[in-house]
Amino acid sequence: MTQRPEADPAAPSLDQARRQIARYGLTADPQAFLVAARLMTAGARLGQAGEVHFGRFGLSTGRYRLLADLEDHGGEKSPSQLAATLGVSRATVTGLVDGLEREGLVARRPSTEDGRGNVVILTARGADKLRELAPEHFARMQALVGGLTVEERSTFLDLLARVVAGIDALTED
Amino acid sequence: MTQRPEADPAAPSLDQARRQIARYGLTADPQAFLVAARLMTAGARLGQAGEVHFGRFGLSTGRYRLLADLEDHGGEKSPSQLAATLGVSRATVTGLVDGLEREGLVARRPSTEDGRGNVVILTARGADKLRELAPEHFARMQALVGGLTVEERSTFLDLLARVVAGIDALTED
DNA sequence: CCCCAATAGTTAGTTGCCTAATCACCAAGA
DNA sequence: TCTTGGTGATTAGGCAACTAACTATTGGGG
Repeated sequence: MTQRPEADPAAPSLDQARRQIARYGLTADPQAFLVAARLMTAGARLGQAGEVHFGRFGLSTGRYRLLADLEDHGGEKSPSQLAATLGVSRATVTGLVDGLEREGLVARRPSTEDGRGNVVILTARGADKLRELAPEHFARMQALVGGLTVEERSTFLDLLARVVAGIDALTED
Repeated sequence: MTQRPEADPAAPSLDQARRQIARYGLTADPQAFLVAARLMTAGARLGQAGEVHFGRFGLSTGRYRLLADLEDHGGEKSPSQLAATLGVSRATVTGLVDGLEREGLVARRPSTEDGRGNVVILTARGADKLRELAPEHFARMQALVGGLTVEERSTFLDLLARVVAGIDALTED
């Protein structure tokens, strides 16, 4: 775990941003840089922490999300649908299902409606795994935002949504 | 690019969180779940958008960060130092430097002080690449938070920092 | 003074993600 | 009917990150 350096690793400082802006003679707001950088770092950190958490149960974030989505959909869904709701490519779903199938947490069955299609089904073992995971998982989620009041959480969600809208605007062009 | 599904892919809904909590008979706040999930999604989205952005210049986020850190440090740094400030493992730095060296953007040179050590140096081509990238990069950063007022940005940074503190608390145990 | 633990860097192997190419199958139009 | 384009899933190949194990070298303690 890179043995925890003194301050915050991977979190670019405001100074560094200022230096970069100055070096190229740009007219950018260092604070904007900071918001973007911190958000990216926070997301990465959260993802990493989740990976460790799920790792303790022999899963990964991607595999857990697939399992949870499957259960939320009645325990049966096509790879394409999974890819769409998880926001990943179909190829990635193939890989995730491969792993989960090896562990016996899901199974593949040919679709009865479409000769090309598959259906991924949640096995009993898969459902057990989710049940085993749930209490700790939700407790962690809750602990995460424990430092924020209910109003602050709303504010945070609002601001976050507007930044995400900014990402979308950037992505479209 | 998964062809942009109707709403927000990969962003779990409040309803879904409620269903999961109900299914296991837990006493968790769905809003907390939502904050954590959205933050993770936002971070991933931002990272992805950055990857696309840097890809247009033949780089990746990791390679860009290495290059930028190198320049900020006078254009010369050891792999271990790079790993520490970038917050990644030394093995990852080896891979990043391999790629950048192939492109001629950095070079490796044995350390004069430590027989085990290397020094990664930023080449003229590497510096050019950074110069080429900078205007668009900072413009994008700025556009990202364009929807927020200056006060809102401060608020956002504050709330984000407190959530990150929550992550740290979770990670320690 | 020499040995041995610590450190620098690389390599090997795994995972998750991507795109592009391929194969199978469906469905609609000439 | 036959062909052709679209769609479902997989495979192949690539990148970035990780851990673990290895090589080489350093430097301090017996």
